[in-house]
Amino acid sequence: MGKKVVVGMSGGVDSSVAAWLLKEQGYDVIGVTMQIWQDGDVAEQGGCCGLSAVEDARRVAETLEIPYYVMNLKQEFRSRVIDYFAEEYLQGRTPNPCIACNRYVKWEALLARSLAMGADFIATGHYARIARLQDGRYAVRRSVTSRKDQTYALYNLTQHQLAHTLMPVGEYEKADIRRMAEKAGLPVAQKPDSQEICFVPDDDYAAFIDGWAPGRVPPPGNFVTAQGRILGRHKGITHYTIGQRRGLELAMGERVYVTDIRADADEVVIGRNEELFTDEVICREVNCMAVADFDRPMRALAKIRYNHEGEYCRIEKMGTDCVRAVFERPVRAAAPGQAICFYEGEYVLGGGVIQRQTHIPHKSGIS
RNA sequence: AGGGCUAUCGCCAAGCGGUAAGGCACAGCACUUUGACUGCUGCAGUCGCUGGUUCGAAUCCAGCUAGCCCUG
Repeated sequence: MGKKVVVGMSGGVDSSVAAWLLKEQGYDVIGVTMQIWQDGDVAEQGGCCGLSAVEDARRVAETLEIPYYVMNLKQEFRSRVIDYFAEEYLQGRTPNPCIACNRYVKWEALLARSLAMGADFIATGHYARIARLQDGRYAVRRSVTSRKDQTYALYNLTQHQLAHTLMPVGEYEKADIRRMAEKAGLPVAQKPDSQEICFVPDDDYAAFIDGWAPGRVPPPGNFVTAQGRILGRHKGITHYTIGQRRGLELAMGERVYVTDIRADADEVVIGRNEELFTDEVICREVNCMAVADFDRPMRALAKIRYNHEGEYCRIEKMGTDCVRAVFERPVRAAAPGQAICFYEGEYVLGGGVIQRQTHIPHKSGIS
């Protein structure tokens, strides 16, 4: 028997093919679906962590003739993902729950349990590759399908986690994955790609938080200009994020955006698009991946959101787990709470959580 | 209760006799395994009201109503 690997199966095509590929490669494969959220109320096709997932995943496991289990990780998911998500919004920040889910649920809880049951690795259907570098360190490497690359959401994994991870899907093009699913006779070959946050299926974050933290939701407040002029009332800071335009209901005659959120005053600052650019971002909770440390300044490509083409910057260490990124060209709407991921070529150097951005002084703000 | 000005989509605003621009807001869709951004589509059968002139009026005339300004 080969090495034992637990494959996190969401019921989608990617993780299903991941299981198939590993079995083909001779691994002793065990399929597992993480139960992370109340089922039922949430319709099918919930994000990467699907819920109605169980049914599809089980059928795939049967087709592949591999053992299949459902692991209850609701507790972990609730505390490390949902609570975190809600707390961040309550403070006027903009979290990325998928990254927290990866680090703490998939690669902490799931990995621990898998190792406990004798597995050597855990695997997922992410579009990314795991690489062992010259110096022995592990790093996530961009997927062959650059279009679907998911390395950004994986920057926070530890060396230990990476050492026990397999991501077979990252070696292929999306079209190949579908083709293999067909060839293998997997029942989910035609299943559409998922999206959105799995626990907020209707995409209404503010409403979700209202229900999750009743009584603690920030009250309505004022929309103000950077100079302090009141423009109108807003629904409460949890309804906004930096860079947002839609839903402000402010007919200013020109497009205006949220440029800052002052949680302490319940104020949402409004300004022009040009005011959203910054060339310096400070981030904390830095995780080092391809490099052991950021103690010496280095140039890297940085992504400040999942769908960001990336911009070059100079990384300077500011303290423990804290670095500053000085961009060669200003980046737009770097929101506190969002992740910044650094790359050197195809490898992830590391990343962190955006703490604050230093706005570039701009005299053309709305008055 | 003297004089002047203004009344066009939720907001701003073109139009100046020939059969209602545009911007913002809003809605839907697309894009997207985070938030955003972005793109596309839609959005006044009618121009404060009532009459009149004209082949034809939001555009000209009269009256009315409302708001603003100035003078008492």
